[in-house]
Amino acid sequence: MLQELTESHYGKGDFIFREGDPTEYFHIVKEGTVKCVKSTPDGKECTLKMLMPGDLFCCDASAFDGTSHPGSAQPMGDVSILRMNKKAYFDMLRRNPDAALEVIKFLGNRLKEAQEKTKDLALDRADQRLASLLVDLATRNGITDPGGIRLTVRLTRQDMANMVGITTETAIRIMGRFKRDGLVSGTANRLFICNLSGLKALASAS
Amino acid sequence: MLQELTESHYGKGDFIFREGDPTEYFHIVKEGTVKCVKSTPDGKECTLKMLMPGDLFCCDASAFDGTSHPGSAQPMGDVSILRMNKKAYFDMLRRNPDAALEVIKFLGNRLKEAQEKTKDLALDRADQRLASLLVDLATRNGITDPGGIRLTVRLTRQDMANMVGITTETAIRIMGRFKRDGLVSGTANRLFICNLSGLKALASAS
DNA sequence: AATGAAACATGATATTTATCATGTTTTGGT
DNA sequence: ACCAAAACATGATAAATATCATGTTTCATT
Repeated sequence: MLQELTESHYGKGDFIFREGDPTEYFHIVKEGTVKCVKSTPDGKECTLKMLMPGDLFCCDASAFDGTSHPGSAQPMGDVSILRMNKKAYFDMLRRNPDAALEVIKFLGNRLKEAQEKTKDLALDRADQRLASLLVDLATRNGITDPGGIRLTVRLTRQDMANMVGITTETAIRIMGRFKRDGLVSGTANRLFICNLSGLKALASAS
Repeated sequence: MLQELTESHYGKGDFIFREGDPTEYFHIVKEGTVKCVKSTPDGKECTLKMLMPGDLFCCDASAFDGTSHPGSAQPMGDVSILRMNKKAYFDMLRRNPDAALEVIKFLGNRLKEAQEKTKDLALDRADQRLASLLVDLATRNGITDPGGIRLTVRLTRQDMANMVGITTETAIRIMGRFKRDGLVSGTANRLFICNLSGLKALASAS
């Protein structure tokens, strides 16, 4: 089975696949971080999800019904990804019920996350969504360090803006406020979460 | 297998299950329309999805990992739903790879929809999101009728507001504008889409 | 037909966030 | 160390939407 997997490498600026491309493969992140992006004709972008090592992507419906990718996948820095031909993936799931159950579980979790995000976008303010994002990243990507939790992903204010549905300027202003309030420090290259519980409180403030 | 399914009926004001309840069953809508809702402590609501006959719900991760419902399910009017104990569901999927693949496909589609919604909330204006909702409902729920496409679900301005992340007042104002522009007519009890392509154009306007 | 509740409507105002413009700092590559 | 590009910063203004208040219409029930 495993011989069906091939490995590829990508760097900054590459596309793993583009929105609208036909779905040919099923993917797994091996190393690095991948972002799933949707964009509009006029150049606006929305980042749906950051994928970490071990995450599946493109294991969804488009792999089955022959349609095309609903969004693009881009590396955040250097990444390696594993790929399986969609037919092999399909056969593997048929033969291996446990794997199918794992995929169901994974997709169920992704769906839950997406719904949580929908709720945040619908009901929360910009600063709460940004705080929520930082809490999330600190938990998933942070390494403890003197001076706070350091994020291992390089994340510009623009990246953050795209992830929570605001403009770059608004992200910069809010991050400035967070910095003044001692919640965060640093910029993209070395971003620190200094007060995680403060951010948590903000994220869930009524 | 089918004997594992039990049928229940619900009416206006009932809850099929509430956010936070332990997940015990896997559900299918048999008749009527069900809404999936998330709410905040201070009474705000966000409707994630309207489920129609044939739709599965609660087939997701919470059924597997023993956690609780991430949102509530409420009927829009009278509904009947089919239910299967989660253990039976689990076993059924193990024994029946085709069923598991169907669930993967279904979840993949739900995920795609959720991501589309995320993009809309992040990048589109209120009137575009509302137009988009109406187009969607007309396609899924509409019956052609002299005077336009009539929606078979009773939908108040408040319901619409909760579905696209705006306030009731804003929904009323935008619907008023749509009515003046001849795009829609009527209110909750008899809501007509008079100009589907006009709404489509609005929904995807840059 | 009467009536209370829900739904719809609309105005005035406040708040949030986007937009546009411009300047400074940091970063990566030679 | 230098330089261009990217990232960060900030102000002024505009636009979108929420909030609050109040009134009208429609609906379901008796």
